[in-house]
Amino acid sequence: MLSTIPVQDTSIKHLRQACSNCSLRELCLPLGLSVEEMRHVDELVSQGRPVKRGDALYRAGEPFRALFAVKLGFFKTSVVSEDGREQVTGFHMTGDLIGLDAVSTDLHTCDAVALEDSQVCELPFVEMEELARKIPAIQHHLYKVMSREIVRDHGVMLLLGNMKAEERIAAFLLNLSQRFAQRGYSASSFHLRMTREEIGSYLGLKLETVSRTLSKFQEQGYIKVQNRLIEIIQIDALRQLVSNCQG
Amino acid sequence: MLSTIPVQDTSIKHLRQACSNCSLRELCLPLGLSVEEMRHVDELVSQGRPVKRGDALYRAGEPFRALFAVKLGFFKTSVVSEDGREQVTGFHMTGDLIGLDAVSTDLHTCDAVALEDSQVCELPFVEMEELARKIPAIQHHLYKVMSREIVRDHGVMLLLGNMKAEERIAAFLLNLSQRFAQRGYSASSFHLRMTREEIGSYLGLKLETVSRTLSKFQEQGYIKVQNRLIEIIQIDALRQLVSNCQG
DNA sequence: GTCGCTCATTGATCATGATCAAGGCAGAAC
DNA sequence: GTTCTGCCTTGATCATGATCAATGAGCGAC
Repeated sequence: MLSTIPVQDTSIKHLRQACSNCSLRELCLPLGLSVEEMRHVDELVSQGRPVKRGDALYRAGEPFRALFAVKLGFFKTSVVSEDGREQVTGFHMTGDLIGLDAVSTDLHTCDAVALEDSQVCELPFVEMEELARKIPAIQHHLYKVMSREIVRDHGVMLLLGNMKAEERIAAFLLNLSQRFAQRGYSASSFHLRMTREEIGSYLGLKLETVSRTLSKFQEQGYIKVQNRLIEIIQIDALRQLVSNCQG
Repeated sequence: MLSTIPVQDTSIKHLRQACSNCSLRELCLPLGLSVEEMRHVDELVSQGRPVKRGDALYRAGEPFRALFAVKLGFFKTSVVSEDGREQVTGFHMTGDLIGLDAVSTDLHTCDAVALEDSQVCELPFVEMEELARKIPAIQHHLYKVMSREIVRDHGVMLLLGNMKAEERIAAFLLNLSQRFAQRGYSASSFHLRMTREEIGSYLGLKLETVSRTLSKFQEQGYIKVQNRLIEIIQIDALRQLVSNCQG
């Protein structure tokens, strides 16, 4: 349901406003809502709430009330197995929506921890559903966002199931690069917010392997590594590694 | 929105009827719809459509029209990487809903192939969304089903990222066992519908490793294997393997 | 500045699972 | 029945990445 209001400028202005309210890249930008509809969303979405580096936005087992949109900053989400091993399930940056897993049981099933000082918008889910009933575009979009998460997870499964260490690291760097670029940051030079161990957990590797592989890429001139600062020199070399993944 | 109709018996009868129409375990059973509401679902859901063993229900890249509920039979879903390597992303049996990944792009992102002669119900998604707007319970349930898929995928990521071969196989057998039991089949004795290679693809292992591990479990008296027939002898031994997963 | 802590790097060795290879079994086609 | 084919099993060897261990760099607290 695209905007039926003729004054496009106003519509867009409102949309921009709400989205800069909260940087709802994933939730708002592609929606094409009318001014009226946008106002409803505006009302629902809370103003940014700060989360300090190292703090948990939520933890597994806590009751589910709201989805969160990352307004600013960087999060990891992770599940913990019975014996306490952590599996990082994702890294999330500005505009990403997190907490979708909790809808299934009304309990959060993973931890979300800020990897730098961050801000989030809260999206109370019950109210979101109500709004979704009134505004089909929102209903549909929520389905889309959840579906996209499923597709993303399948990609990770492919990575974990089929790729070698080098291919995983290359894919990881390319993915980060692309996401930074989409947000207007440099695609070739960025700061890792996570430790080697967290990267390893996400990619199914030990931290030593992550470190060694990054060093190797540097030796080969693919990238430059300085602690957490990454500079990609030969992006095509990385791309070839990934597309060459022959198991 | 639970049924507000007093005649519970009728309601349940209708529900049973629609669900046996299609074995919509995942979609219908937990809904608590009214007679009226159930009729709407009834009208929407197509009668069973057969899919022969080996045939694809859909393939990656095909346009998305409908979700599918497995009415009878057994499916695998898999994504294929650029170079042609297959990663099985799931095995699906009676009552499971598949195709959720396709909502994100309006294209199917994986293949769904029947591993035995099967039957599915088609759930046209556009109409489902319409119905969801009228019946909040359906809207909510669809969100739940998608969320559950995300949680399931996170579980697989944990398995692929942290577990050793033996732990993966044990977890796989326990999962199958549980799902058969939920459907009224034996939890301790069942027939694998998939090849060793497909199991391996799902679990991130080579077929030889799958075979060896099953043989090893048999030697240890945990299970009995006869080709694709599995009998679980010491379920607790398998459970302990999984919960002991120390990476 | 020093101390103390976390995180990262690098080396040496080891173990797990992949790979290569040969053979066997079961079911379908004839 | 026989043959053919696809799937499975088992053995031998190899390679990747895990593990163990030591050192070093960065950074905040004081």
